[in-house]
Amino acid sequence: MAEELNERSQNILEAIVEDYISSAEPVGSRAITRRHDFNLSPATVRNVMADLEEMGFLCSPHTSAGRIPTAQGFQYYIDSLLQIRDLSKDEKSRLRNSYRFSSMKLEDIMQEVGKVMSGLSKYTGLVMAPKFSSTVFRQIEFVRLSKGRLLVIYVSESGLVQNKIIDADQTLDDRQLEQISNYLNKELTGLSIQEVRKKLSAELQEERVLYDRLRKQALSLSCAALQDEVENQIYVSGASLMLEQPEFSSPQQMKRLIQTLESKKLLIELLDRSQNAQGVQIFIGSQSSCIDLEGYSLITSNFSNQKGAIGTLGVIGPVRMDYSQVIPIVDFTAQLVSRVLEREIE
Amino acid sequence: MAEELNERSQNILEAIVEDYISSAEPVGSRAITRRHDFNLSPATVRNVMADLEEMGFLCSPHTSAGRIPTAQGFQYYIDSLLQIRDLSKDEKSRLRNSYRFSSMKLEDIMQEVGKVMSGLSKYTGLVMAPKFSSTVFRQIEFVRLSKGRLLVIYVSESGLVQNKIIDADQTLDDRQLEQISNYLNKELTGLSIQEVRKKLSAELQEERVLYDRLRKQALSLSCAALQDEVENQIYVSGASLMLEQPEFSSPQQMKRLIQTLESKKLLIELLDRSQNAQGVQIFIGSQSSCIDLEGYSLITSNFSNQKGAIGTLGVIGPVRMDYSQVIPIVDFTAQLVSRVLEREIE
DNA sequence: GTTAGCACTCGGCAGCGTTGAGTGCTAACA
DNA sequence: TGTTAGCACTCAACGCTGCCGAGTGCTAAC
Repeated sequence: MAEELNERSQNILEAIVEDYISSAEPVGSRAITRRHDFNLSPATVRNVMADLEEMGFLCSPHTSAGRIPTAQGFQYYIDSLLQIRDLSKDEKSRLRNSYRFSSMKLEDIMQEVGKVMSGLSKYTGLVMAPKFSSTVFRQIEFVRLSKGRLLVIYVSESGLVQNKIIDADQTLDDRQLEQISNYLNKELTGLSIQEVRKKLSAELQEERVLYDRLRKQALSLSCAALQDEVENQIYVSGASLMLEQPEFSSPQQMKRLIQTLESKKLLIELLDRSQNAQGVQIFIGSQSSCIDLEGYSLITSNFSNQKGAIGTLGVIGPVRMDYSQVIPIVDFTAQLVSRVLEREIE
Repeated sequence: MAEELNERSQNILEAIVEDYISSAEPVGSRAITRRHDFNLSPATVRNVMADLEEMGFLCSPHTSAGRIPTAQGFQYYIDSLLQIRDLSKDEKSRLRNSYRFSSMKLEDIMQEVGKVMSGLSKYTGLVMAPKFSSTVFRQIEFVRLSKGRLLVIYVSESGLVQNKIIDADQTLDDRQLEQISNYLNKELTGLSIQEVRKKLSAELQEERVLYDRLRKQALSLSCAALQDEVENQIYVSGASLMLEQPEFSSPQQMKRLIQTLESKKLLIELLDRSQNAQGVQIFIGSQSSCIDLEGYSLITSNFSNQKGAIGTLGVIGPVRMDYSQVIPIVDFTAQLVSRVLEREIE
């Protein structure tokens, strides 16, 4: 499909997409000849535009309006025409400075990075913390809250702290708890959560374990603690910035946007999809996803350290997004965060 | 001022406020006589309304529209006329069920409670976690991330977990860290953070401490860890619900609302104000606060256990809020959360 | 293959009168 | 003196109309 376009058509499509990105209004044939030096008359451009419309790259909202690129048009633009510019020094340093503070904890970094991405792009920043099960075990601690209830604190290699409350039938005193955590920390440090889970269930099945009461308790406790997936944390920042975009000027569109951004589950599901991919990923409209993302585009990238711990960050905006700007922002940010994570574990 | 109103004027003011609450539209004299049995003609009601307007309880958006209660009018209504109804069994059980799960950690409870309050009230739920310095020390743990950087995990009596990264010049090995945390946990458990801080600075000043190297390190480490205030966590839920309210139907109002809800700092500052008060607090419009809260009302209450740990929850909505419904919701929820917190520490 | 010209379409906007809800004033009434 | 009916007046909201301009598709000429 991409091959069908000759150079002139490509140029015109590119011009339309770019004009539309900057103006948010249907682009007419005259506007194109005025703004670009094609040495073509509006009439000729119209002919080309009619062809492009037939091919599905453009559509017109009504008879006497200009053309708007379709999702397919944007897709083609991104795949074949888009020239990604480098970030300016100013942008790079703004991004770097946003976590110049080396003593920031991971949560703060993620929140801050979302804000900066949003501020630079004028769209909405999304950051999803590394998944619990993609992290590497570093340390576990138990705190007794009341008789049967234990607070489990889990720290990953990358400094991610998660906690959970579990019911423990046994009444363990502080000393025993300490012994248990010491034992676990010795046994499990450096393993990925998957490995930890495997190891735990394997050991629990070994019969000899039954004779060592403490060890058995340790195993069943940590099993309970690591059992189910902790729900992912997601940071959304800059919703109000995005409301300034003309596509969200109507109350209905605003409501829809806020609803979308408020349903963390949907966002998590979306970001989850790019977990397995490498580099920058682009989702346009509802095209590549079954979920209702109509009208939005999502640009994501993963961040990680060498030891797993994969998180995802990105920017969500209107389909008419300034891709040439947002893509490098997301790309550079993901790299930066990865680097920070690695420096942290050293 | 309140005394100046005779019974008839009170009845009419009450009728206007309630009609306005349910309709969101200016209330006219005929509408009142139609909807209520005052045995008065519209003309008489008009005279009374003119008086109420002069007194500052009502205003009219333009000549030929009905009257709208002013902030002062709402204030009078709440102070003198409002009859708070009890929650229905259904509402009470919905609230109770929202944290029936005993193994929920505090963060999840707060998030869930915000959602439920929002869902019941149709406005936006706000929940602010207990302030770091209002909590009672339970346990502290150190995790080494890289050479000079330590992750400090702090657990309060109420099960609140906070973490922070500090720079530690000294290179301490795991064993020393463990000793330090053991020492601190023995010394500090059960003290409020204020007490902890006092104790630490007092001990640091004692000269004899200097001879005990480990103890000195322990003290300076925990000083660094507890030094500055951790920023409060705040949970905002149900923004999109509130957008359904007619006062936010215009794009400008929507943007303003989202901006307000997105600026966590402002919200924290607002909720902070009710920290010292007891019971349900009501802020109307910008009346009682210097911050721009124009057009919004805020109903808050604190939750706590016996050992301090004061958090704040509430509902923010338009001034034209269904106070008789929202006040008991906020009140009951705060009590419930307090009870849950106390059960947790037992 | 490209271009100029032309008739046609259609959303947006300003102007206009109508409608209806509501007010304030006045005069009459109990 | 307090209450009420009547009346003239105000003003936002709504729908209608006609105009404007941007843009298109088609056709014929270059």
